[in-house]
Amino acid sequence: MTINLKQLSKLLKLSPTTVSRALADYPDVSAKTRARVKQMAIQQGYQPNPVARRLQKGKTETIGIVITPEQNYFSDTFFIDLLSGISNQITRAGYELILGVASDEEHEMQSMRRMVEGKRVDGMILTLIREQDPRVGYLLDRDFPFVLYGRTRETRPYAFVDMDGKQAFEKACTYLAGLGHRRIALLNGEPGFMFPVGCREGYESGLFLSGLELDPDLIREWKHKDPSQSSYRWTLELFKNDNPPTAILFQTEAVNGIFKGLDELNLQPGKDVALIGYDDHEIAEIHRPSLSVLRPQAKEAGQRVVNILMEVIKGEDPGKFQEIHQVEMVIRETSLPPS
Amino acid sequence: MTINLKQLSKLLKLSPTTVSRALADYPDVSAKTRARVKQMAIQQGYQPNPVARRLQKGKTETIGIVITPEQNYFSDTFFIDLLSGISNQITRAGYELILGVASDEEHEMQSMRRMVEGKRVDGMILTLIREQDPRVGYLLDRDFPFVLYGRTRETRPYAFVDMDGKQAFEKACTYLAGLGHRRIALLNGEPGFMFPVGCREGYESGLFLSGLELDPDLIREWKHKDPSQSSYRWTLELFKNDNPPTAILFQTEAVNGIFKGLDELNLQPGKDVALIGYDDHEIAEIHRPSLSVLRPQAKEAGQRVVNILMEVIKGEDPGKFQEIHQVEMVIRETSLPPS
DNA sequence: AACTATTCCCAAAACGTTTTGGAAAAAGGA
DNA sequence: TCCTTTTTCCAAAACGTTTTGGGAATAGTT
Repeated sequence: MTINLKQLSKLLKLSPTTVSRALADYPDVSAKTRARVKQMAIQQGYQPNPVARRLQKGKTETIGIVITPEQNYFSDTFFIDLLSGISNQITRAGYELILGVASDEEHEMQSMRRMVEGKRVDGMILTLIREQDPRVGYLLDRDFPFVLYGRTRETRPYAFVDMDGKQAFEKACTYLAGLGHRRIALLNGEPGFMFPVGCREGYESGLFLSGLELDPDLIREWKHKDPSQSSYRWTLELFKNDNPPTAILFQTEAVNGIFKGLDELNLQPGKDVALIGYDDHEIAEIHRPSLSVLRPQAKEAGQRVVNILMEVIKGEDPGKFQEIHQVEMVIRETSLPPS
Repeated sequence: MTINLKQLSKLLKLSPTTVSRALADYPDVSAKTRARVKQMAIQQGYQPNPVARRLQKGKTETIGIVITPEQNYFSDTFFIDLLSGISNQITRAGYELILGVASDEEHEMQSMRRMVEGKRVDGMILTLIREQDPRVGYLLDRDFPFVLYGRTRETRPYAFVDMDGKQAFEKACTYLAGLGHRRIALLNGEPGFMFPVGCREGYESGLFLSGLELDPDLIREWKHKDPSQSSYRWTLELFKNDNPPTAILFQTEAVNGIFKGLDELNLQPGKDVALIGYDDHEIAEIHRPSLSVLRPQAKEAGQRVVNILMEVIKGEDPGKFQEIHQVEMVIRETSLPPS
């Protein structure tokens, strides 16, 4: 059950060295003894003590991530899928994922520093990236391996995996325009974070490509603290407009507020106002009419993040790993032509 | 930055032994040198290498948890709060939380075995407990420290922290009966899991205390795979009843399906049908009328789980730690008398 | 002064691996 | 047969702590 290397080697009448090397498939141990060693190891349920291995190897075989659940995150499937992809891939590599939960930016940084300066991890994964993100500078200064899910404003090269929010919103916008929509509104994420930047670019580019003019009255941001409340209020305001929109683009986090606002205005989603959300969500599919969405492949992205991080830990140049993934559009029932 | 004990002791012209003992506040090092050591340690940013310490101490200083996000979990605030409480307390103890993400029961077990048999953790935290839960037997057989968030059917003593679902549902049920409701329905969690058991008991007891009769037609379970879909269908069926309910008790996971069903039936939540959900949820507060809920103190529970686990790891008898926490009822707008 | 107690410090061992640097035995070549 | 190469194994060191088991000084007692 809890046999160690020395005991195992005694059983085999071999030195610990040879047993260790046999199990690691070194060529300087004969095929015969290697087989014998491996069989005995399995029979005895031997597993090398990871702590001892880590000490010797000078690696923690551990990856760190800090989440800040106050900032909505969990309501849509995106983050769960991302985490799932990350975790699976880390396990496959024989590594461990250690999790920090922070209530705000300050604790987020604190939790990360504990991991990094306390030599508790070999690399960090960062999510929910801000335009100016002190975490990135911190890690770059220390030459500590990390990968971003997302991007930030930083001139030094760093590794990231990001979704092509721009392309996604451009696609959604031109799609709606192609259906005949002329007044398309955007409810975007909170400024300061990076992901709304691409969404906005895509939105503007989509309007331009469709020959539509940008109307600042049709753009607003929801707040991370209460996505529903802020989006609800905005929806009400939006339709006080003399020339209200016939379609809305938004991040799905805000769906409850928008649905509620429309309901109050006696507007039916999909029928009176076309809707496309960014990120999939349980409610998107269940709702009638079901919500059309832009669906990032979060699980795959999570796996890539880990694979890249492993390379960076090995010493590869982080600048080589900058991936932007395409986002799929799932047309359901809320993306009809204007009535 | 990355100074170690030997280097630090050289700087201080002391032996590593003394430095180590000074930092650990052993009485056999003079107050003067202890102060000197501590000051230098801070100045040099010395932090003991956790891996080396773990090897020597024979402890991993690590706690494991495995989550199965497919099973809805994340939509309400409960699990996030629980995780948050767990994480904070673990950090405070200088421990680490390692996270496994599993897609089903089999992988859940597999992930746990890796942690336990691979000597990667000192203790496990279990959530989403089933009536017959193989994880509990597995850990008990090995005498491995663990704490349940929830309970299971097991005769051997084990440590747990659970919410008093029975008391909660009883309270909600008698509250509604006190308002004059005579037909109270229950949409309960999936059989096989433990938490619906208490909910049902409380519901039945609440009916009994209020002098109401139990009608099997008013009880049904939603499915973990798709809480919204199953609860939606049930809601529709429920009101085909000759004598439909005027109130519904349910777990908040199912809120979307119920809202959708009621909407389709042109019944207004709170007005035509009283509703009380178990667990708080973003939508519960934002919805108009806002949803009355039973709110477990998940963060506090998470902290208790960790504190208890630390005791069990120290060798305390797990049977001593069996806590059942009261659940608060938050009356909002969906719990009015019948019209 | 001689003995005992107390205070303060340290050398060496231990935790369980992997890596380093050979050494002995077997095989191959002349 | 003798020398060289290859194969196969292992003893010892190392990773960075903490713990064990004293030992040398100092202080206290008689």
